[in-house]
Amino acid sequence: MVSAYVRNGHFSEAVKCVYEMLSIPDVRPDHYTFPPVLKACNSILDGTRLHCWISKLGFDWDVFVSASLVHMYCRFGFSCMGHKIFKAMPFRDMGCWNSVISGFCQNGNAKDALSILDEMRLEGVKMDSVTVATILPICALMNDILNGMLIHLYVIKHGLESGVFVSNALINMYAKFGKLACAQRIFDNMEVRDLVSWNSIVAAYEQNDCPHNALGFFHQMTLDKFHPDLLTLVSLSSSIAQTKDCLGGKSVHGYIIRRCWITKDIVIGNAVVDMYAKLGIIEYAREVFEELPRKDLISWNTIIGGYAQNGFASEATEVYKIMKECDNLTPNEGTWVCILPAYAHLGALRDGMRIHGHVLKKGINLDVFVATCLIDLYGKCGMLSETLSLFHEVPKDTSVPWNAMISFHGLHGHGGTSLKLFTDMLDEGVKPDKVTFLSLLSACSHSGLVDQGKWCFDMMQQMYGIKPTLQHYGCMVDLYGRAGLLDKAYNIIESMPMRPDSSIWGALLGACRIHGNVEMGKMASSRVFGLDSEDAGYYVLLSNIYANFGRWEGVDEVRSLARDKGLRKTPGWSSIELNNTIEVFYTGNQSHPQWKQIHKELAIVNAKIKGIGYIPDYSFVLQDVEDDEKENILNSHSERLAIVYGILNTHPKASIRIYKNLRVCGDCHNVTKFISKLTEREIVVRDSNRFHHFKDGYCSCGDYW
DNA sequence: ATAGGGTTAG
Repeated sequence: MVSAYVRNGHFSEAVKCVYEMLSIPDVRPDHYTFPPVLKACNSILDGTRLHCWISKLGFDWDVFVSASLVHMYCRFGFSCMGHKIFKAMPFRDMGCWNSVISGFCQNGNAKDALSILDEMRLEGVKMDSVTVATILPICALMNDILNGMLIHLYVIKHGLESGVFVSNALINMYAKFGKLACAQRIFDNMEVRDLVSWNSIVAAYEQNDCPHNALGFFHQMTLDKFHPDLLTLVSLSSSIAQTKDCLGGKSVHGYIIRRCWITKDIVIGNAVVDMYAKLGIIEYAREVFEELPRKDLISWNTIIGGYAQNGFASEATEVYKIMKECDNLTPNEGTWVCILPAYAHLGALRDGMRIHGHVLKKGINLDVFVATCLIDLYGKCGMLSETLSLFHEVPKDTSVPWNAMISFHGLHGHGGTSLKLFTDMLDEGVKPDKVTFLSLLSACSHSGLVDQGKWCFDMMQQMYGIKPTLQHYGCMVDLYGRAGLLDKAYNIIESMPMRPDSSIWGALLGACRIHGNVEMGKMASSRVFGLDSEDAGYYVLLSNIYANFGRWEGVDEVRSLARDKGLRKTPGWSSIELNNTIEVFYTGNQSHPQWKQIHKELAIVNAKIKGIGYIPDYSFVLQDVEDDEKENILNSHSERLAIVYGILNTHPKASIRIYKNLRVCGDCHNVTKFISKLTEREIVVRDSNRFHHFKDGYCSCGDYW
């Protein structure tokens, strides 16, 4: 009865049952009673209470029971207590050794687990298959490939290969090392496979970005008459998320609902939230999140990260605020890593710095991921010295912080510095990954470094065996396209092994705009509109191409096309930070308290810059209206409102910093150049693509906004 | 009926 409760996760019922048992005079608990209950208890409080009973009843001299006690204490991180009981044991069988090692492992306490292993060796106790199965996950955790392989050799030498536990653990370890072939070989050689074996091989492919293979093995496993369990579905959700298969995602969710698994385990609920977030169906992610029977830290981190990665930065910060109201939750490194990119996106330097404060207060070693997010934050807010000093502090043995620095310099148009960092990184023996090359390619394209970009693209594939993703191809199209090599850009698209999406054709379209190629522009835009007819930005590009050639009938055509499609415009906003608060301006937003003043100043500035040569470019207006109305529409663009607000509220020569969620409008780009000349101010605009430094009527990016 | 597999994050 007790273990029946434990099996179903009803810990308190199990304890009640033990209580009841004690009240019956003729029935005495035996040494089988306590271990399952100890295993099931989920707090140190319950554990110590059980320990008191056990001592009172005189069971703490039982090897069986004390091994479970040791396991429990180590599991909750009370390794001293665990060790003390372990030391006091009069006799230790294999179970005891394994139990204590496992306790440390479940707490992620690799050092203590390994020291017990040394102790074992000193006493001449040989590892059995359970020891091996327990210690292999630790090798995986510490990325200790050498020891992992030594243990694998030990397994072969002592004939432990046939154990299902051992093989499963080996599959998992090799999967974490990214050695899929090794994992596959172990799986293939297994004579007997259980559900864990199948789950492990599915997870192996899922975790190494091979979702299609993962789904294939899932299919095979059902053919082999294995019934998927909760853990199978966790891997399945993640695989589906990677394949971007929205329909599949919904059916996986349906399967989970029918089995009522969301209420059974928090992990699967989190996995579903993450799946919907990765599929870009953020509304569903939020719905599932709201309906979770219990939310843990990972649930919150997942939804915050989901919003941030789908470009809903302010929603991410809203959820983070709600999260902070919950008393039983303490944000951790994972939380910072989710929320910091949102702050970076918004240009919310103050909020980001507050997080930096929390991180410092925690005082532990600077986590590479958190530090990298901070580098990214300061970089995106243009704080050069903070960026550099953090990079100086952070451990640089992985590509992670290097990638952030490469991308930072790329954003500012310093492609040469990015390349220098890349060679420095290689000199230090750090292995580049796909993010490194993405940052590099983007840096090269922003700085017009065509040959260097090509060099990186080739090196990535030939020397590091990294297959280019859609984003890498997008950078290459951009690289050639910006440089005017439109045919080469087109050839890149032709050579792609996957279907180009709208961002790829959009990059070509952008290049056609810069270099005035109407024919290819028409072709590219027809491909874009076939794939993603909703983004207004692409219509603006085409309209601008026609306008530059004076082909006004083309401009009209694009306008009517846009009107017929009923475009969803991503609401554009620009923000500016003044006196520690962020002001956000939306396009055409008239509700600002200083609206009248802004509007008046805008008219004055407009008249002045027209006097020094500014001519409005109406091809950036998609609405089919009279010219003076077009001018009003241009004037309502959020970046202008923010700049004028900055002029009104800062000292005459102070520099102005603006953050934007979309790309800067071409006409606004031109206006800003004139304003920088007129006011003799430095104006820095960070848009979704890069930094623009305006000074004396020029921009750091030339005309290729 | 002591000891093995899972979710977030640049």
